[in-house]
Amino acid sequence: MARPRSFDNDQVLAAVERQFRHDGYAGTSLDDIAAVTRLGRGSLYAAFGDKHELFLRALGRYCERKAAEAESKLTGPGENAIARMWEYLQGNLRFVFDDPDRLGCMAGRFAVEADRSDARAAELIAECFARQRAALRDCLMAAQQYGALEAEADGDELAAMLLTVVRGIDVMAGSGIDERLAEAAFRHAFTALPLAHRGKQELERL
Amino acid sequence: MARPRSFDNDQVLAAVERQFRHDGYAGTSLDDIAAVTRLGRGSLYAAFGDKHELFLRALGRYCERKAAEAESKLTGPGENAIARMWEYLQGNLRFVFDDPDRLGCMAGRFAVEADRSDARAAELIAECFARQRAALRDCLMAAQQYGALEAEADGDELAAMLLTVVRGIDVMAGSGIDERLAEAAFRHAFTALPLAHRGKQELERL
DNA sequence: GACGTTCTGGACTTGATAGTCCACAACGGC
DNA sequence: GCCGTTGTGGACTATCAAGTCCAGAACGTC
Repeated sequence: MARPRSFDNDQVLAAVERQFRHDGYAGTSLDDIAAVTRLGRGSLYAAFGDKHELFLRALGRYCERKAAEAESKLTGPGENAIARMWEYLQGNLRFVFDDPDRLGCMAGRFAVEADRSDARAAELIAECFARQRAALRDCLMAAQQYGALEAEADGDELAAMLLTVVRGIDVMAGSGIDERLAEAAFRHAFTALPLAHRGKQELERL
Repeated sequence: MARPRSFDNDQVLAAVERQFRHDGYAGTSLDDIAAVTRLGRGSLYAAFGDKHELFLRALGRYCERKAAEAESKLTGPGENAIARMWEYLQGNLRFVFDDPDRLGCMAGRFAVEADRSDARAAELIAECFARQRAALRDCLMAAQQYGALEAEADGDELAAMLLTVVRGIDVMAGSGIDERLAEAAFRHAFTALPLAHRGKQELERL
């Protein structure tokens, strides 16, 4: 009927996401985007709208992916809830330090950088963090139910603490902190969890 | 002999700092800077050089101020070292949350946002964080000496942990986290310090 | 294979921004 | 009060980026 798309939406958005994460919003021009996607401006505008729309699409895709990842990695039984959290949070560290450019979390970056008048970006980021916090809290409460976490522990607060540390590590990584020191910092923060008997046993096995 | 300066360097840099913190590097134009300083472009270029030089001057001024603040607030005897750290870190929280715009730490912002090719900015930021960490470590070791912190505790790692949490709170604040939750997150992270007997007593008095 | 429709990419327009330059202003010394 | 020197600020230029537009390309259909 008509000429078909020569590109895959998702591949294009992946390239756009990389670009925005690498150079920031103001730092990437449409020429940069055209270069990394190998598309012309006309195609980009027809398919995605203007630069800001493209940014929101890329950010939304990232946030959805990361929130879904948290939910899938953290959901499970109380028996290994502590181990799941440990693995998940360690995965976040590796996400930063295994990247040669140490770009860190895109949501974290634009939580700091995005224009405060950009309500749509702020909403995407806030929802991403909220889902990650909720997944951590649910995992903490599963651990609590099982007897791995003290009964008086506040899951919401501890979830916020863990997520905060991971966000902080992104920033410190950006300033060139030593990877081992960052891992030690995370390890210490994790020990702030008031583990009950079963939780301590679980942690020792890691 | 000649016409005197009509402005004070430090006041101008203070206004420039505010502007860069508010809108970021790419987000502020020279017209913005001219507006907030009430100076013409010619004066700005003659006094400070180009935009990037002006940015480095403002960032350097901020970093020096914050590093010196950490050193002055944290230096002291072991008897109240835990209390000093608590006050200092709480001050960092208030620095974020008492600001209606919640701009957060300038060094943290540009640790994330700055072009990685900007070696001079990276150096200023890294040195700022290094001095803050060193001040925290020295304070922890004073506490240790006094018997407020367990003898086996690693001051470098714990200092990195505390600083990381504070940087993370900046990011979370930018995403609109509730202030009380952020304070709770900080409180929990602080309890990760392996306090010895005297330290626990000291903390209870706060 | 001609046609209609959608896709494509580069040329073009418009606005903004960084940096330069210069005519003039404001002082102190003589 | 004139002069040399330095500060001042706006006009000017050159560059660059965002967004528009259109001529042609690539399909399916008949």
